[in-house]
Amino acid sequence: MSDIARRVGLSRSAVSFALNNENQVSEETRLRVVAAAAELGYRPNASARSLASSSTELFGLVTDIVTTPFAGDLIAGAQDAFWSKGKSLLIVGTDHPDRPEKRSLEMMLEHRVGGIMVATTYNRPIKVPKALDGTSVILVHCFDAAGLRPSVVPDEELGGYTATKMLLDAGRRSLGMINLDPDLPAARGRHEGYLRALGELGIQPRPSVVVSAGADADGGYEAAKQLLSTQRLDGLFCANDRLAMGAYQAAGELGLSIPQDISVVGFDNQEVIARFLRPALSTVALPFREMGRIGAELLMQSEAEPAHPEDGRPVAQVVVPPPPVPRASI
Amino acid sequence: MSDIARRVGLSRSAVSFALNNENQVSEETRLRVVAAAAELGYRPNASARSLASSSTELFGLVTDIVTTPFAGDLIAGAQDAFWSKGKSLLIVGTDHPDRPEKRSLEMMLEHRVGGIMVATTYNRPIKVPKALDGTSVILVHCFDAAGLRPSVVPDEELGGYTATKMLLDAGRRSLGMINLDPDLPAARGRHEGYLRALGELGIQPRPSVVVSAGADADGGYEAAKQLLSTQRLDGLFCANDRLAMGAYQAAGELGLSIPQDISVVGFDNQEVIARFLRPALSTVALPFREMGRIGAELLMQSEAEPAHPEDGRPVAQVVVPPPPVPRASI
DNA sequence: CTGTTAGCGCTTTCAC
DNA sequence: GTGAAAGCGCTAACAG
Repeated sequence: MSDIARRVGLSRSAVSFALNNENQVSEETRLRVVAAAAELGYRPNASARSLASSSTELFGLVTDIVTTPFAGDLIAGAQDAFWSKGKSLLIVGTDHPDRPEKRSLEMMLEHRVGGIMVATTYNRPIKVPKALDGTSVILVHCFDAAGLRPSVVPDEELGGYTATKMLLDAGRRSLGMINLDPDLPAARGRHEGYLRALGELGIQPRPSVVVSAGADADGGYEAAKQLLSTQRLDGLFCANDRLAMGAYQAAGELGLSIPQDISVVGFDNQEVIARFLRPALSTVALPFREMGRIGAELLMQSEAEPAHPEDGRPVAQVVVPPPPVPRASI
Repeated sequence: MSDIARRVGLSRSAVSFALNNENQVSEETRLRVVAAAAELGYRPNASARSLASSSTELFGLVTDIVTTPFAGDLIAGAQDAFWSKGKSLLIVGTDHPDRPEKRSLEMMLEHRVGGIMVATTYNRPIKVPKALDGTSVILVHCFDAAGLRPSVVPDEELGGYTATKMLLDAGRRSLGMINLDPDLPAARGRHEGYLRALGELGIQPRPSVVVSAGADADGGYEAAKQLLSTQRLDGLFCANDRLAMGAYQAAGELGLSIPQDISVVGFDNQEVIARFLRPALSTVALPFREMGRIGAELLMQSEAEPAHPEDGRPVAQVVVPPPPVPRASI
């Protein structure tokens, strides 16, 4: 900056003002300064800037999601939002977002991040490490077990409703459901949505056609095998795409063809699976990109008004609708 | 730090030395300082430190891999290596690592990163943006089209050999191969490995049993359908797991059961697919974790001796062996 | 082994 | 609209 100042015959502070678009410089000098900066190949030093202004352009993301195909969308959504405000993302991958290696949080705090986003692979309650007290935190795809931190989660109920509606709209009426572990918020919500959709058409829900299974293709296979060999169904809602993958297998072995004999809808929109299953799987997408975006915005917003988890104010809980992704399995 | 100094009755520099484990402090004072720091809840300010020492604890990762299931391993490997040296990772996701948004590189450079890792989803030549001249760069899972930058890539040839060997070891002798676009380094290398493995056993390679296909399940399906309905094969090497996914489908439709009638081996070890296909797919893993680790180490190493792309010194090209992952399809 | 003294590169009152 | 001056929190000679 001294070089630039000398070059244009101004003081360092004048240059600083010009470069930061402060309003107290004439447009003309601003232009001269910017030109000189470019010529000299000037690049601001983020550390110096953040030290002097005691502000930071860094935000943290702590997540286990980095191991999943969803990470991309989440990160992209968050990054876009941060960048549009000139902020950057410090990402740390961990197996347990609710108790990340102490070092990783420490590191973010040493960098004086403006806030931290905690994101999980599957929707669940987490307890926020207390090292984070006094720091703005937003939970994405998870929520605070203690109810003190804001979060953004998918609308599981609406998702279940949407999935079921896809089946119903295709004229299917005998709808089975292969659900996840019923303790999961995702399982509960999706099931409720399923019931609501049936209810709207006056269809009696039959508990016998709703089974729980392990979240994997194996579980889906077993559950579907059992379900389809004992019940006459023309539609099947699998609470995730991996489950549906197993169900395809089972349907095949039972001589049922999709979607002629039975329509199938999944959940998650896990591309590798949903797009390449044959027939391609209709599903409902988890809105990770959107959740990342919203989370980032809330975080930047709350940076101004720091966290007071104790003051009893109601914490925001943003619920994002999961969009349907129709393909060939219905 | 002043508070700590006052508390223990030392100068600020003494405290700095103590905290940084310099050898010029007595163990006793060091302990007193550390204790005081803990009591006062002292947390070093990364910006101040990096400004004063003109060193940085930040390294950058520019990648498109964040959208894939492999990201986790790559990031974990890199992160581990960096952390063990007290460095952190600034990650920026982009669709095109070889021409990332200008802003993202600019941001990393403003943070004075010690170096930048560029990683891609599939092995290919890239051109390093010239904004990076003068910065240490390591390419991971890709390599410099201009040949001036060091890189770490999988040993594709060895991988192809390993995959083929798995089939051979199971007694299979009529081995077909569904390859990727032959222009890709991965396709070339894996095919060479396939030929070498056959050659070692004196098996005549038959060009007619090697076909190229689009990299997806669709491509694998078409290719396998054609291959298996015109040739008698007892083993099939698919150059990636998605291809294998399609091949499973084709085999099923042709009444061939895996692994009784035909053994199948994939490549990539894409968990969602390989683990949940039935039977589970034997494959060869891309060593992302290892590549990330090595890349990080090379980067930290070259930080000391900055990049001189022009000086004609030979650039390192580390080749990492891809390990076999046997499952049930052989 | 300890303390003094200069900064690192930038922002930001506060006067002019 | 501009400049002088005082730091931000920390490191790193250097002299004791």
